[in-house]
Amino acid sequence: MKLAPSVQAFVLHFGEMGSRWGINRTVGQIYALLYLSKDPLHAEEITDTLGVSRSNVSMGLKELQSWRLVRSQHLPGDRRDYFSTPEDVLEIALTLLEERRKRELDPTLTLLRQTLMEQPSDQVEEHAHERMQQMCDLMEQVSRWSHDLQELNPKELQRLLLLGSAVPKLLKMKDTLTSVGGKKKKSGTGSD
Amino acid sequence: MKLAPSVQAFVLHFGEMGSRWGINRTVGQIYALLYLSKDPLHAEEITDTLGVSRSNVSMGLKELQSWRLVRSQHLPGDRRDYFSTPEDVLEIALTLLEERRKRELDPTLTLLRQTLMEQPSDQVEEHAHERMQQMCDLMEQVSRWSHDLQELNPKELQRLLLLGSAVPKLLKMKDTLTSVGGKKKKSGTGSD
DNA sequence: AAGTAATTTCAGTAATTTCTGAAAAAATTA
DNA sequence: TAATTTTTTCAGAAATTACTGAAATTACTT
Repeated sequence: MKLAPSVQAFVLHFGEMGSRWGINRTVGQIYALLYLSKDPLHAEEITDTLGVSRSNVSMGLKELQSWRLVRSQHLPGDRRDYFSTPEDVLEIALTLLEERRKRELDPTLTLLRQTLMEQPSDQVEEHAHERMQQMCDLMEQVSRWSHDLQELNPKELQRLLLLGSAVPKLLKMKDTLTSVGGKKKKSGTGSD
Repeated sequence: MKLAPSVQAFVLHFGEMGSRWGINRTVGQIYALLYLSKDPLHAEEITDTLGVSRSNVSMGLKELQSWRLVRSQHLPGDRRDYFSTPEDVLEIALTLLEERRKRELDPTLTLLRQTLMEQPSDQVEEHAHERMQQMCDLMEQVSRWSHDLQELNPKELQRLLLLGSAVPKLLKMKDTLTSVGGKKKKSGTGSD
């Protein structure tokens, strides 16, 4: 398959960015190609288009499926697997967020929780544990955000995305409204 | 410097996670060591503790400084550079977020914007451009979130982090309050 | 300015990751 | 079941990335 110049450029770019994103060049290129393609592609087509080996494509597709960024399907009257990416970019972003949480955050969170069960045995270790506690708390909050985002429906998510820096304003607004009685800010009502 | 078992485990873990985070093992270990250390360390100390070469530590520190995750300072009466990480984990997280945006998002955003200036020349390219437009829009929103978070003061940021899934509730609350007049939801007032 | 301590650079080597081609396995059809 | 098509596996080759030691540079002291 001959690619239009802009498509070609995008595919190559994704390949190069791959290393920054924790995937290799071929995996990046395969994803880009599938993302831009109107119709699902079979492995042979990807192989020809990218000019890499069939086995490399096979491994790349496997990895992309493990990230849940690519799905396979069958077309009637054709024995081959056809591959495609989800349509909705928001869905894609959520998947990416969750997979990265699993791979980049969870293992560390597990180690930190384990470690923090133990008692520090001297001054140095005590300070280290305090630092680990801080990191653990933060990672848990970030992790929770990630989980919570997965629960939202597309409408809510889209709104939240558009909100951006307006969130603190919203918080101030809430403060103003919920403190009408004149209570000082300190009382701990906040969460539910 | 002999490390306490839990500190040792954390340092090694960071080293292994490094490859998932886009840094190498030594860089990960150096960061972990500095993060847990009560006092700033000089390069020789890091070299001895980690058992890697002095030059490797030098390169690692340089990279961590390019990420703005490590700072150097001088102690009176000592010619050596001393290195440390910022105290505040929230500040660290913001720095990380911004650097990752710069490295992982901005280059692609630049390419997409350039490409989308051009006119697609056929059907296939037209579909591809629609997909690129979707990705571009999403990346711009994410990028804006990242920028906006940088502006918040620590208090606001901490509140936002704790909020999590309560945000949609807050949005619903806002809707209820701002539509008291009885207007239908469609009118575009939202942003300022 | 000369001498010393600390740091950086960089060419070469080591280690790791990516990729390929061939063979095996799995899936489908006859 | 045998033949055919498609996919996966995997050992070794190629490419890339990480690391070291030696030399050069920089920063400081006398």
